[in-house]
Amino acid sequence: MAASKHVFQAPKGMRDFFPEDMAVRQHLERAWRSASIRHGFEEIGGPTFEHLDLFTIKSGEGIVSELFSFQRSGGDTDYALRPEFTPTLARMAASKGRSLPLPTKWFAIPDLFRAERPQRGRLREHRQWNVDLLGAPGPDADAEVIAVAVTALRGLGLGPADIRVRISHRGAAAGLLAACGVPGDRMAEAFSLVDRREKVPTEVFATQAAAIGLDEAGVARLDKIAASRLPATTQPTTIAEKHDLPVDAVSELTSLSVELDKRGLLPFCDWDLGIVRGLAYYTGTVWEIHDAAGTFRAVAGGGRYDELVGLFGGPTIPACGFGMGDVVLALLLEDRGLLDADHGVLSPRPDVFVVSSGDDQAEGLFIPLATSLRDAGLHVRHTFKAGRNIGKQLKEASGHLAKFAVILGDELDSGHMVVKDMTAGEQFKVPAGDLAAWLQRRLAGYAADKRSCEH
RNA sequence: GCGACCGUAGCUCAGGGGUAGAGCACCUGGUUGUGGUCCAGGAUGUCGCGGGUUCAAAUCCCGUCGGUCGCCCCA
Repeated sequence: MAASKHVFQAPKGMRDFFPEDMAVRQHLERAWRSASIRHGFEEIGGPTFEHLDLFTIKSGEGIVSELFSFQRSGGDTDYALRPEFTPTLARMAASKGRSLPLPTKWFAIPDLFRAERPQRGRLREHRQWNVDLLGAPGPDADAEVIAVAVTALRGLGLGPADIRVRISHRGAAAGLLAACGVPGDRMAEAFSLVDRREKVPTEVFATQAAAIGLDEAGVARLDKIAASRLPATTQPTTIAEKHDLPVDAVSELTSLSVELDKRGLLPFCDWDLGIVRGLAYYTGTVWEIHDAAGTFRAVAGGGRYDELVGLFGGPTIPACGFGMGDVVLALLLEDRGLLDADHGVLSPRPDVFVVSSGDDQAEGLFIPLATSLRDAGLHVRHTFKAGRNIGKQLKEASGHLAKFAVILGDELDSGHMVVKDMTAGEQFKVPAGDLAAWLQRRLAGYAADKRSCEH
């Protein structure tokens, strides 16, 4: 394969966005922004690449092989395209130090990069919605960020039968693991093992579990508890009773349950002590959103990380939040048939397509008319083809899904233009001077009709 | 980094040793001032690339590049 051929493709794992793809992306981002803003979060942004070292603070040197990192030609500073937004956020929060008003509610929609082999739901470049609530230690804050995530997903048409928020708590999980025989100093390894539980063969799981202090009975017990999910409408104490754990172990879930209930979220949630998240920095609530059938990767993941800002040189600030990527979300919406015009996914439709009959008078007015309609705020298109066959131009207009066509022809002799409603097929003779106002009036009615159709 | 499967028209794909195919999309005409539907017609290929086997390779073999899916990892 000559190099000259493959440079004409997007690099591995990177995507081109044609208009129809961009319409989907905008649809997701509209839902994300809308949910964030309605909950009082403010949008922030940051650099697309950071100092390489920023990313090893939290994740260790091991992450370097997963990064796109580089030096500028002749320079000796190491940079890396950001693989996640959290270090940037923590850096920004830390840089404000004690002047940061608390609580601070921030969200961002960055492009993120990872240098691994692409697979289903996991590409080298993706967009990820990040929501963080800094300075609020209570379960109300955990419930609030879950509410933001669920609000966005509901806005995209997903309900409790489509998605489940699987919730656990590091404290509860630790209580469970301790009850199964894991010593306190092996807890981090145990979390990591539980996180991989569904992926590793049972024998391997048993061997590794034995290595961190679980005997055969302990493994069986852990496996049983981690595999069981309960609707959040059940009291968390039921989990304790069912699995013979101390009630204390689930006390955090009980207080979270109250906050979720206030926000009407319980029907979307499940208690799932098998959710621990691989990351070491989670300190409290941990949760993931999955499709109900569990066929895709996690749509979102989040939790509480009270030590994060301190890790980046700032004061210790309690914090919680989540990330939601566009790739798995789009797969899920596609699977549910929620990615079409009826669900709001559409490139902008022209208000007017200007058509010229081709005679001198019409040709002279063609572009000036389009210009004046654009100045009046309308979305205007016209043909770029040489032929001025009216039939062809109307065909082009309907191909663009134009709402109206304005036809310039013989009627100009009496100062009129023909306006055609492309949906109804009706035609009207409109005085040239009234055209913009006439169209704006009709388009307002058009939008109202569309709304009433949608509801 | 490892493994499996797949590369044929713009797109989705059929053909698995013997003349390169279908549907969709596109273009033209029916219709020189009226679109969507319909009818008729038309253009389209290094069968990813390189080598090998064969009288003959899109087809079989080897290699390579690319894609998809999985493993590792998961922010």
